[in-house]
Amino acid sequence: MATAETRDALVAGAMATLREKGHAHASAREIAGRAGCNQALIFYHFGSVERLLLAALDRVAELRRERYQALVDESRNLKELVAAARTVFEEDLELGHTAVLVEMIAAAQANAALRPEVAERLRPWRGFAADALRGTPAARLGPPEELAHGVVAMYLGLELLAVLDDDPAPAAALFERADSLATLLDLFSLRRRS
Amino acid sequence: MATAETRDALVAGAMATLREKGHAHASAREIAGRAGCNQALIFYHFGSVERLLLAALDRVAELRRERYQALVDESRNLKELVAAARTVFEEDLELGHTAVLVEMIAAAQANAALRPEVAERLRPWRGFAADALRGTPAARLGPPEELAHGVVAMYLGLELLAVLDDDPAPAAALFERADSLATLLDLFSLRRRS
DNA sequence: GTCTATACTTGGATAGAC
DNA sequence: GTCTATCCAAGTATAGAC
Repeated sequence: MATAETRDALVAGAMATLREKGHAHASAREIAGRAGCNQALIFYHFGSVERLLLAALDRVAELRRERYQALVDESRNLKELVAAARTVFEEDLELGHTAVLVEMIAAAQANAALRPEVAERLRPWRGFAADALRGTPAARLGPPEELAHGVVAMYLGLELLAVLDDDPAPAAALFERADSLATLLDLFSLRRRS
Repeated sequence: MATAETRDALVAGAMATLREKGHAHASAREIAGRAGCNQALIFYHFGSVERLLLAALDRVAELRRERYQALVDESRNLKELVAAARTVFEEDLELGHTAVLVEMIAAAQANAALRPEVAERLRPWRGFAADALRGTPAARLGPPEELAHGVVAMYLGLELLAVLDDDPAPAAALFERADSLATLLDLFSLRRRS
């Protein structure tokens, strides 16, 4: 098989493994099994299991960015931005995209070597959130860069709890509250502008 | 040695190991080494490594609850409650108490058997947060139980990011914003009451 | 580029001596 | 109640054939 195809299959296998078995059980044998090839190929193509897992993290970021951008671009006010965030959250939860992210972040907590690698791959998301907040009434609450950190933290925390409790309802309730707040802020913003 | 002492040493060793090496490297041999006893004793006293790790999680909860309660009881308004939350967050980050929590939650993400065990041990914290919010102007934003879920999620998310970036500054900045907001809500609450 | 085979390591768990 | 010794499983990584 061509190099590119094998690499793609291994990355896809790594994503699936992280999602379904977690970082602890993301072994070379397990991943290769899903990719339908031999375990030794991981070391040939990526050098180590960890580097393959980081490649999987890159792939998830690629996959989601386009979708996120489209949803954010459609939003004309804070209320719609909250709705977009909710859609993204629920899609990621269902598709398990964030599970890949969460597993890698969790693994990095206790692995100093992995930490900067994962941190670097997380940075764009904070920038993305900051851009989305810029120019909205939410900027009234503080600098977008600061708020973006909170948005990312909340996103990760809600994901952790939703999986843990196997219950997306509490997160959904919070999105409802955020929606009400956003409506208020939008109105207040209009009044001050007119 | 007496049973109680050995068990305590093992639990302390498990806490230290989770904090410094993470769940992935919390092996029986590693923990027993820190406890200054033999690896086989873990199976004698706790049955399995996992059950010992859950005992460590229980221990952390015990240790922190008293401190949390004292700080919350001292708070007379929302602004002081935010300050208490910040103190707790920074203490836990420095002492590594939350690291134990985060490691277990992260491990539970991909381990269905562990999930309900960890979820059950997390529930009291949500109730605790809800009690703290009850009767404060924050209740204006929504039912305390719903908001408490958000507080716990934010707490976990901020912890994940603070460790990942090895930088507590962004979380500190958010606590400053929360302080301003709390001051506003406190004032608004006074006006409506008088 | 992909496979088989294997060396080496770590870790969970148990048996049995003390 | 604690230890030593050991079995067995799983995993990383490499060598070398094809």
